[in-house]
Amino acid sequence: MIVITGPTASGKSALAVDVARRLSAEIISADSRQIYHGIPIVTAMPTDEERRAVRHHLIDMLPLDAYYSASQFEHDALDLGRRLMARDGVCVVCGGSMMYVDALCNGIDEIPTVPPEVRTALMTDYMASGDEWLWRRLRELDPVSYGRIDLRNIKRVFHAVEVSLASGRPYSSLLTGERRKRDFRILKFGLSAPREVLFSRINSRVERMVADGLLEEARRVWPMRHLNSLNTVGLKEMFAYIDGSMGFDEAVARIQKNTRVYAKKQLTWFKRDDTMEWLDITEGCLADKITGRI
RNA sequence: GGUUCCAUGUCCGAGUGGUUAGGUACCGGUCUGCAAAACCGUUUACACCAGUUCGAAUCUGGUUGGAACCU
Repeated sequence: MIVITGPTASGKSALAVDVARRLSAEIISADSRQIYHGIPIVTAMPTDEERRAVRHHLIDMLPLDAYYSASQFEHDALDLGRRLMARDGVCVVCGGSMMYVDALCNGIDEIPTVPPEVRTALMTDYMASGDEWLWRRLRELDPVSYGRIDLRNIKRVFHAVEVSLASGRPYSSLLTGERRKRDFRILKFGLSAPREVLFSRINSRVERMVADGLLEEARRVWPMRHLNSLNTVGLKEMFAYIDGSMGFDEAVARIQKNTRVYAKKQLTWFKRDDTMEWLDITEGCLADKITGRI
Protein backbone atom coordinates (compact mmCIF):
# COMPACT_ATOMS: atom_id res chain seq x y z
CA MET A 1 0.00 0.00 0.00
CA ILE A 2 1.53 3.24 -1.13
CA VAL A 3 0.30 6.16 0.93
CA ILE A 4 0.77 9.65 -0.42
CA THR A 5 -0.05 12.41 2.03
CA GLY A 6 1.01 15.94 2.87
CA PRO A 7 -0.42 19.39 3.40
CA THR A 8 -3.16 20.80 1.24
CA ALA A 9 -2.08 22.09 -2.18
CA SER A 10 1.17 20.18 -2.13
CA GLY A 11 0.29 18.24 -5.27
CA LYS A 12 -0.80 14.91 -3.80
CA SER A 13 -3.59 14.16 -6.27
CA ALA A 14 -1.55 14.64 -9.42
CA LEU A 15 1.34 12.65 -8.02
CA ALA A 16 -0.96 9.82 -6.99
CA VAL A 17 -2.40 9.64 -10.48
CA ASP A 18 1.06 9.57 -11.97
CA VAL A 19 2.22 6.79 -9.65
CA ALA A 20 -0.96 4.76 -10.00
CA ARG A 21 -0.83 4.92 -13.77
CA ARG A 22 2.73 3.64 -13.86
CA LEU A 23 1.79 0.75 -11.59
CA SER A 24 -1.60 0.08 -13.17
CA ALA A 25 -3.05 0.57 -9.72
CA GLU A 26 -6.15 2.31 -8.41
CA ILE A 27 -6.45 5.13 -5.91
CA ILE A 28 -8.19 5.19 -2.54
CA SER A 29 -8.84 8.72 -1.37
CA ALA A 30 -8.17 9.56 2.28
CA ASP A 31 -9.96 12.87 2.32
CA SER A 32 -12.76 13.62 4.76
CA ARG A 33 -14.40 16.13 2.43
CA GLN A 34 -13.80 14.80 -1.07
CA ILE A 35 -15.78 11.74 -0.04
CA TYR A 36 -18.92 13.88 -0.22
CA HIS A 37 -20.85 14.52 -3.40
CA GLY A 38 -21.68 18.07 -4.43
CA ILE A 39 -18.64 20.10 -3.41
CA PRO A 40 -16.00 19.37 -6.06
CA ILE A 41 -14.59 22.88 -6.26
CA VAL A 42 -13.73 23.62 -2.61
CA THR A 43 -12.34 20.15 -2.13
CA ALA A 44 -10.14 20.36 -5.23
CA MET A 45 -11.50 17.04 -6.32
CA PRO A 46 -9.52 15.13 -8.95
CA THR A 47 -10.54 16.25 -12.43
CA ASP A 48 -12.68 14.16 -14.76
CA GLU A 49 -9.58 13.56 -16.82
CA GLU A 50 -7.70 12.24 -13.80
CA ARG A 51 -10.64 10.08 -12.85
CA ARG A 52 -10.82 8.66 -16.34
CA ALA A 53 -7.11 7.87 -16.29
CA VAL A 54 -7.19 6.12 -12.92
CA ARG A 55 -10.10 4.76 -10.95
CA HIS A 56 -10.61 6.64 -7.68
CA HIS A 57 -12.40 5.17 -4.67
CA LEU A 58 -14.07 6.76 -1.63
CA ILE A 59 -14.59 9.94 -3.52
CA ASP A 60 -17.66 11.95 -4.56
CA MET A 61 -19.98 9.32 -3.15
CA LEU A 62 -21.72 10.37 0.08
CA PRO A 63 -24.69 12.71 0.38
CA LEU A 64 -23.73 15.84 2.29
CA ASP A 65 -25.86 14.91 5.28
CA ALA A 66 -24.32 11.46 5.70
CA TYR A 67 -22.38 10.71 8.86
CA TYR A 68 -18.88 9.45 8.34
CA SER A 69 -15.89 8.99 10.61
CA ALA A 70 -12.27 7.98 10.79
CA SER A 71 -13.32 4.58 12.02
CA GLN A 72 -15.66 3.99 9.11
CA PHE A 73 -12.91 5.09 6.83
CA GLU A 74 -10.58 2.55 8.39
CA HIS A 75 -13.01 -0.26 7.59
CA ASP A 76 -13.90 0.94 4.10
CA ALA A 77 -10.34 1.66 3.06
CA LEU A 78 -9.04 -1.57 4.54
CA ASP A 79 -11.62 -3.66 2.68
CA LEU A 80 -11.00 -1.88 -0.56
CA GLY A 81 -7.25 -1.88 -0.17
CA ARG A 82 -7.14 -5.59 0.48
CA ARG A 83 -9.27 -6.27 -2.58
CA LEU A 84 -7.18 -4.06 -4.82
CA MET A 85 -3.90 -5.44 -3.54
CA ALA A 86 -5.12 -9.00 -4.03
CA ARG A 87 -5.89 -8.21 -7.63
CA ASP A 88 -3.20 -5.68 -8.60
CA GLY A 89 -0.55 -6.37 -5.99
CA VAL A 90 -0.51 -2.73 -5.00
CA CYS A 91 -2.80 0.21 -4.35
CA VAL A 92 -2.30 3.93 -3.87
CA VAL A 93 -3.84 5.83 -0.97
CA CYS A 94 -3.90 9.58 -1.37
CA GLY A 95 -5.18 12.23 0.98
CA GLY A 96 -4.43 14.78 3.65
CA SER A 97 -6.96 13.97 6.34
CA MET A 98 -4.50 13.24 9.08
CA MET A 99 -6.75 11.19 11.22
CA TYR A 100 -7.95 9.06 8.34
CA VAL A 101 -4.44 8.20 7.25
CA ASP A 102 -3.58 7.37 10.84
CA ALA A 103 -6.66 5.20 11.28
CA LEU A 104 -5.87 3.25 8.14
CA CYS A 105 -2.19 2.69 8.89
CA ASN A 106 -2.32 2.17 12.66
CA GLY A 107 -5.90 1.29 13.39
CA ILE A 108 -8.33 2.95 15.73
CA ASP A 109 -9.83 1.31 18.79
CA GLU A 110 -13.21 -0.38 18.47
CA ILE A 111 -15.72 1.90 20.10
CA PRO A 112 -19.44 1.25 19.93
CA THR A 113 -21.30 3.61 17.67
CA VAL A 114 -23.31 6.14 19.64
CA PRO A 115 -27.00 5.88 18.74
CA PRO A 116 -28.36 9.16 17.43
CA GLU A 117 -30.98 9.27 20.23
CA VAL A 118 -28.28 9.18 22.89
CA ARG A 119 -26.34 11.92 21.18
CA THR A 120 -29.38 14.12 20.69
CA ALA A 121 -30.55 13.67 24.26
CA LEU A 122 -27.12 14.52 25.62
CA MET A 123 -26.91 17.53 23.36
CA THR A 124 -30.26 18.79 24.61
CA ASP A 125 -29.14 18.45 28.22
CA TYR A 126 -25.81 20.04 27.49
CA MET A 127 -27.43 23.01 25.78
CA ALA A 128 -29.64 23.50 28.81
CA SER A 129 -27.03 22.90 31.50
CA GLY A 130 -23.70 24.06 30.12
CA ASP A 131 -20.03 23.16 30.32
CA GLU A 132 -19.76 22.63 34.05
CA TRP A 133 -22.60 20.17 33.99
CA LEU A 134 -20.91 18.21 31.21
CA TRP A 135 -17.63 18.19 33.13
CA ARG A 136 -19.44 16.78 36.15
CA ARG A 137 -21.01 14.06 34.02
CA LEU A 138 -17.59 13.11 32.72
CA ARG A 139 -16.13 12.97 36.21
CA GLU A 140 -18.91 10.63 37.30
CA LEU A 141 -18.82 8.39 34.27
CA ASP A 142 -15.11 8.31 33.53
CA PRO A 143 -12.71 9.84 36.07
CA VAL A 144 -9.73 8.71 34.03
CA SER A 145 -10.81 10.69 30.97
CA TYR A 146 -11.73 13.57 33.23
CA GLY A 147 -8.11 13.80 34.26
CA ARG A 148 -6.78 13.25 30.76
CA ILE A 149 -8.88 15.31 28.39
CA ASP A 150 -8.37 19.02 27.94
CA LEU A 151 -11.63 20.17 29.50
CA ARG A 152 -11.65 23.36 27.49
CA ASN A 153 -12.00 21.26 24.36
CA ILE A 154 -15.67 20.63 24.83
CA LYS A 155 -16.04 18.46 21.73
CA ARG A 156 -13.76 15.84 23.21
CA VAL A 157 -15.46 16.03 26.58
CA PHE A 158 -18.78 15.55 24.86
CA HIS A 159 -17.54 12.56 22.96
CA ALA A 160 -16.14 10.84 26.03
CA VAL A 161 -19.45 11.32 27.81
CA GLU A 162 -21.62 10.12 24.93
CA VAL A 163 -19.50 7.02 24.42
CA SER A 164 -19.54 6.21 28.12
CA LEU A 165 -23.32 6.58 28.16
CA ALA A 166 -23.85 4.51 25.05
CA SER A 167 -21.50 1.70 25.99
CA GLY A 168 -22.15 1.60 29.72
CA ARG A 169 -18.40 1.61 30.28
CA PRO A 170 -15.93 4.43 30.81
CA TYR A 171 -14.70 5.75 27.49
CA SER A 172 -11.10 5.46 28.65
CA SER A 173 -11.49 1.72 29.26
CA LEU A 174 -12.25 1.23 25.57
CA LEU A 175 -8.97 2.72 24.46
CA THR A 176 -6.05 0.33 24.16
CA GLY A 177 -3.50 2.76 22.78
CA GLU A 178 -2.16 -0.08 20.67
CA ARG A 179 -1.12 0.17 17.08
CA ARG A 180 -2.72 -2.42 14.91
CA LYS A 181 -0.34 -4.54 12.83
CA ARG A 182 -1.25 -4.69 9.15
CA ASP A 183 -0.74 -7.84 7.10
CA PHE A 184 0.57 -5.86 4.16
CA ARG A 185 3.48 -3.53 3.64
CA ILE A 186 2.85 0.20 3.88
CA LEU A 187 5.07 2.76 2.23
CA LYS A 188 4.12 6.21 3.44
CA PHE A 189 5.30 9.33 1.69
CA GLY A 190 4.78 12.88 2.89
CA LEU A 191 5.09 15.79 0.51
CA SER A 192 6.87 18.83 1.81
CA ALA A 193 7.92 22.16 0.43
CA PRO A 194 9.55 25.34 1.67
CA ARG A 195 6.93 27.39 3.46
CA GLU A 196 6.91 30.18 0.85
CA VAL A 197 6.46 27.71 -1.99
CA LEU A 198 3.56 26.02 -0.26
CA PHE A 199 1.93 29.32 0.68
CA SER A 200 2.08 30.67 -2.85
CA ARG A 201 0.63 27.41 -4.20
CA ILE A 202 -2.21 27.77 -1.71
CA ASN A 203 -2.90 31.34 -2.77
CA SER A 204 -3.06 30.51 -6.44
CA ARG A 205 -5.16 27.44 -5.83
CA VAL A 206 -7.73 29.53 -3.99
CA GLU A 207 -7.79 32.05 -6.82
CA ARG A 208 -8.39 29.22 -9.26
CA MET A 209 -11.26 27.91 -7.13
CA VAL A 210 -12.88 31.31 -7.22
CA ALA A 211 -12.46 31.47 -10.99
CA ASP A 212 -13.92 27.98 -11.31
CA GLY A 213 -17.13 28.99 -9.55
CA LEU A 214 -16.58 28.57 -5.82
CA LEU A 215 -19.27 31.13 -5.06
CA GLU A 216 -21.89 29.33 -7.18
CA GLU A 217 -21.00 26.06 -5.47
CA ALA A 218 -21.42 27.71 -2.08
CA ARG A 219 -24.79 29.15 -3.13
CA ARG A 220 -25.96 25.71 -4.18
CA VAL A 221 -25.27 24.14 -0.78
CA TRP A 222 -26.15 27.25 1.24
CA PRO A 223 -29.47 25.86 2.53
CA MET A 224 -27.56 22.99 4.16
CA ARG A 225 -24.76 25.15 5.55
CA HIS A 226 -25.03 23.74 9.07
CA LEU A 227 -24.01 20.25 8.00
CA ASN A 228 -20.63 19.14 9.24
CA SER A 229 -19.55 18.20 5.74
CA LEU A 230 -19.83 21.89 4.87
CA ASN A 231 -17.93 23.10 7.92
CA THR A 232 -14.99 23.52 5.66
CA VAL A 233 -12.41 26.11 4.76
CA GLY A 234 -13.63 27.82 1.60
CA LEU A 235 -17.32 27.40 2.28
CA LYS A 236 -17.53 28.99 5.71
CA GLU A 237 -16.11 32.21 4.29
CA MET A 238 -18.31 32.16 1.20
CA PHE A 239 -21.34 31.66 3.45
CA ALA A 240 -20.31 34.76 5.38
CA TYR A 241 -20.17 36.68 2.11
CA ILE A 242 -23.61 35.39 1.05
CA ASP A 243 -24.92 36.39 4.49
CA GLY A 244 -23.63 39.86 3.89
CA SER A 245 -21.40 39.79 6.94
CA MET A 246 -18.18 39.90 4.92
CA GLY A 247 -17.00 41.51 1.69
CA PHE A 248 -16.09 39.26 -1.20
CA ASP A 249 -12.42 40.20 -1.34
CA GLU A 250 -12.09 39.76 2.39
CA ALA A 251 -13.76 36.36 2.18
CA VAL A 252 -11.28 35.24 -0.44
CA ALA A 253 -8.36 36.55 1.61
CA ARG A 254 -9.69 34.66 4.61
CA ILE A 255 -9.93 31.46 2.65
CA GLN A 256 -6.28 31.82 1.75
CA LYS A 257 -5.35 32.55 5.33
CA ASN A 258 -7.40 29.71 6.78
CA THR A 259 -6.01 27.31 4.20
CA ARG A 260 -2.51 28.25 5.31
CA VAL A 261 -3.50 27.61 8.90
CA TYR A 262 -4.92 24.26 7.90
CA ALA A 263 -1.75 23.31 6.04
CA LYS A 264 0.28 24.12 9.13
CA LYS A 265 -1.89 21.93 11.31
CA GLN A 266 -1.43 19.09 8.89
CA LEU A 267 2.32 19.57 8.99
CA THR A 268 2.32 19.61 12.79
CA TRP A 269 0.52 16.29 12.77
CA PHE A 270 2.76 14.71 10.16
CA LYS A 271 5.94 15.80 11.90
CA ARG A 272 5.23 13.33 14.70
CA ASP A 273 4.99 10.43 12.28
CA ASP A 274 8.39 8.79 12.13
CA THR A 275 7.24 6.17 9.61
CA MET A 276 6.88 8.78 6.91
CA GLU A 277 9.40 9.39 4.16
CA TRP A 278 9.53 13.03 3.18
CA LEU A 279 9.65 14.12 -0.43
CA ASP A 280 10.40 17.73 -1.29
CA ILE A 281 8.11 18.77 -4.13
CA THR A 282 10.71 21.15 -5.51
CA GLU A 283 13.18 18.35 -6.08
CA GLY A 284 13.17 15.99 -9.04
CA CYS A 285 10.60 13.52 -10.27
CA LEU A 286 8.74 12.28 -7.24
CA ALA A 287 6.96 9.46 -9.05
CA ASP A 288 10.34 7.96 -9.91
CA LYS A 289 11.40 8.13 -6.30
CA ILE A 290 8.25 6.38 -5.16
CA THR A 291 8.21 3.61 -7.74
CA GLY A 292 11.90 3.12 -7.11
CA ARG A 293 11.20 2.28 -3.49
CA ILE A 294 8.92 -0.64 -4.21
C1' G B 1 2.01 78.58 1.06
C1' G B 2 -1.52 78.38 5.55
C1' U B 3 -4.60 75.90 9.43
C1' U B 4 -5.88 71.61 12.09
C1' C B 5 -5.27 66.58 13.24
C1' C B 6 -2.50 61.97 13.42
C1' A B 7 2.01 58.66 14.16
C1' U B 8 1.52 52.06 19.16
C1' G B 9 3.98 45.17 17.62
C1' U B 10 2.11 41.75 10.70
C1' C B 11 -2.49 44.13 10.83
C1' C B 12 -6.78 46.12 13.71
C1' G B 13 -7.01 48.68 18.16
C1' A B 14 -7.23 50.51 23.76
C1' G B 15 -4.33 53.12 26.86
C1' U B 16 -3.16 61.16 29.19
C1' G B 17 2.80 59.95 34.11
C1' G B 18 4.41 54.38 37.63
C1' U B 19 1.67 46.40 36.73
C1' U B 20 0.80 42.10 30.24
C1' A B 21 -4.82 45.83 27.17
C1' G B 22 -7.49 42.87 23.81
C1' G B 23 -8.08 40.73 19.01
C1' U B 24 -5.52 38.96 14.64
C1' A B 25 -1.39 37.16 11.87
C1' C B 26 3.32 34.73 12.35
C1' C B 27 5.74 30.78 15.03
C1' G B 28 5.07 26.39 18.07
C1' G B 29 1.94 22.48 20.12
C1' U B 30 -2.44 18.78 21.48
C1' C B 31 -5.06 14.97 18.99
C1' U B 32 -7.92 7.20 19.14
C1' G B 33 -15.27 8.13 15.89
C1' C B 34 -18.27 14.76 12.70
C1' A B 35 -10.68 16.06 12.21
C1' A B 36 -10.74 21.13 6.26
C1' A B 37 -13.32 19.74 13.34
C1' A B 38 -12.17 21.35 18.33
C1' C B 39 -8.48 23.17 21.63
C1' C B 40 -3.80 25.24 23.79
C1' G B 41 1.12 28.02 24.25
C1' U B 42 5.00 31.70 23.06
C1' U B 43 6.88 35.90 20.64
C1' U B 44 6.69 40.81 18.23
C1' A B 45 5.42 47.88 20.44
C1' C B 46 4.83 52.57 21.54
C1' A B 47 8.25 57.01 14.23
C1' C B 48 13.03 59.81 15.34
C1' C B 49 16.00 63.48 18.41
C1' A B 50 16.31 66.44 22.64
C1' G B 51 14.00 68.15 27.16
C1' U B 52 10.77 68.16 31.88
C1' U B 53 10.32 64.33 35.84
C1' C B 54 12.47 59.89 40.91
C1' G B 55 9.80 57.75 36.67
C1' A B 56 7.39 59.27 29.75
C1' A B 57 3.78 55.29 24.96
C1' U B 58 1.39 59.12 27.99
C1' C B 59 3.83 66.19 29.18
C1' U B 60 7.11 70.10 26.16
C1' G B 61 10.10 71.50 21.81
C1' G B 62 12.08 70.03 17.30
C1' U B 63 12.68 66.40 13.02
C1' U B 64 10.49 63.04 9.63
C1' G B 65 6.18 60.86 7.53
C1' G B 66 0.84 60.94 6.72
C1' A B 67 -4.42 62.88 6.53
C1' A B 68 -8.22 66.69 6.11
C1' C B 69 -9.51 71.55 5.03
C1' C B 70 -8.21 76.57 3.21
C1' U B 71 -5.51 79.45 -0.50
